[in-house]
Amino acid sequence: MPTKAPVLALKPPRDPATTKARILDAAEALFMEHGFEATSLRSITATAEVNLAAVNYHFGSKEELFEAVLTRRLDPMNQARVELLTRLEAQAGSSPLSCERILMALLIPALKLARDPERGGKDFLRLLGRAYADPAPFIRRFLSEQYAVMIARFKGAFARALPQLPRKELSWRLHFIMGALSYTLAGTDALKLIAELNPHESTNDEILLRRLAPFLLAGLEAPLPDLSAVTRELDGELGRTG
Amino acid sequence: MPTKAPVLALKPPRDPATTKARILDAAEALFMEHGFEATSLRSITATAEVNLAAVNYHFGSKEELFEAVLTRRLDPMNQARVELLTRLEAQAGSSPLSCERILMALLIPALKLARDPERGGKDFLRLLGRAYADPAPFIRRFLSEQYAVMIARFKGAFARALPQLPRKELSWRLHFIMGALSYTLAGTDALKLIAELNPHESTNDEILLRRLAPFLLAGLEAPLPDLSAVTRELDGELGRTG
DNA sequence: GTAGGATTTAAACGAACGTTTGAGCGAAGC
DNA sequence: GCTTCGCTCAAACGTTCGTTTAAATCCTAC
Repeated sequence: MPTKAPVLALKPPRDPATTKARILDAAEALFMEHGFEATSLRSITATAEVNLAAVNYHFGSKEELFEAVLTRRLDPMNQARVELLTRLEAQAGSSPLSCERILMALLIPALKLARDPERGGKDFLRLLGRAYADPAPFIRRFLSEQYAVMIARFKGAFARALPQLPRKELSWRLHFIMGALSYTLAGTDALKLIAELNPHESTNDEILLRRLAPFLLAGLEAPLPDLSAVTRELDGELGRTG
Repeated sequence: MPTKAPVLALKPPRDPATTKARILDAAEALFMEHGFEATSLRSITATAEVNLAAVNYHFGSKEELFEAVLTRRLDPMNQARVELLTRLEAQAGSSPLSCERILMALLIPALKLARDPERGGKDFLRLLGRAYADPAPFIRRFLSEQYAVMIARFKGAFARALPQLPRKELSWRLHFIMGALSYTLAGTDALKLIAELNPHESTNDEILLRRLAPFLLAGLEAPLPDLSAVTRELDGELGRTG
């Protein structure tokens, strides 16, 4: 009895390196659903059916796991964005690329990711949208590092397409674009909207390309702020005590 | 010695009902900075210089405290939005209100709140933007209840201003607007941008009214999605393996 | 001035958290 | 055949969390 009796325990053939992938998949889904802080390592390892210590063994810490979850998809997606932009520029030859095409280079790789359920699909984009709004310093630092190159590349392209738009204004509009995009992708509400408004439409591809793109494109090409009559008129509202 | 000797303890004159307000203020700032989950009641009560049990005594639970923090500012703000919209409609008489004015009715009350530091100011709007992206079910339920009336009111106004825009499309565009707005208000990045791009501009009022508003207005009035040549051309990109 | 309800206080509760430990296991390497 | 190394495992670590308790204190009204 006190000797070893490991006889009855038939163990499922051990996963060699799939443990990391199982953890990443489970973490992606759970981080997406509950956010970073509200997701425990115990729920992740239980979902992944691995030992609790596996996360710290393979990734070091919960924060590093989170970064690994993001990197796995974000890095290829941003790379695809830059590559597509470069390809379109090459196609255009010497003539400047239109805003619409540049915008498409930004949206299409995100869509390709979204419609590929085996590679994370919508779950990941929702997680990404959440991360965009997360206050945790390590998340903000990580994201701005991941995005810096891609954003700079696109800002240059947009600047060439919109030579009359001041750089300052362009920075703001790109910021608004990323805001509307991440909010839409993250949306719990967006999913509800999709269900309500598109009971039979194909996928959410339609929404992004055919609804968000025109909206963003028009915003990008909007006339410069000019302190219109309406603005001046309503400026007084700000002073009231109401 | 074992008897009471409470002599030396000179206590600062007790706050009668300011305890609740101190808690709300501290919670607002800390929830804004760290998010709901990452903020502990202990840090809140320490900041507010009240006893730990005060939160559960006055508010019942951490979740109810969070809702109280939101309600205190959100309720008046949304009410002000509806009131301003109603006032503008009355001014316009029988002629339909312009999109621009409706949009202003949405933005100006948010601005008034933002520039009033004694009433929460920017801290609260950042918190609100965060809450918009928070996955916690009780937060999502609370927000959609708080916003339902106001959003429906504005959707009706926009529908009258844009009679040619299908209702479905309008719903999406309102969603995008709220996304860009909350993202901008919540922005850790936005604050960085403000510092970088506007070293001497007055306040962030300028940003909202003069940069975001034209962007959103153009998006609202954008032409209907029409499967343009560019979209069709690039649709192929979605099928590739690359 | 004393009874009673409202509020504050210090202390503790049990639970859950991220992380660490050390023994155990399986498959190469010499 | 023994060692070594990568990996898994159960158990425990110490901490922190939201919440609760019961006594102490304040304020008001009788």
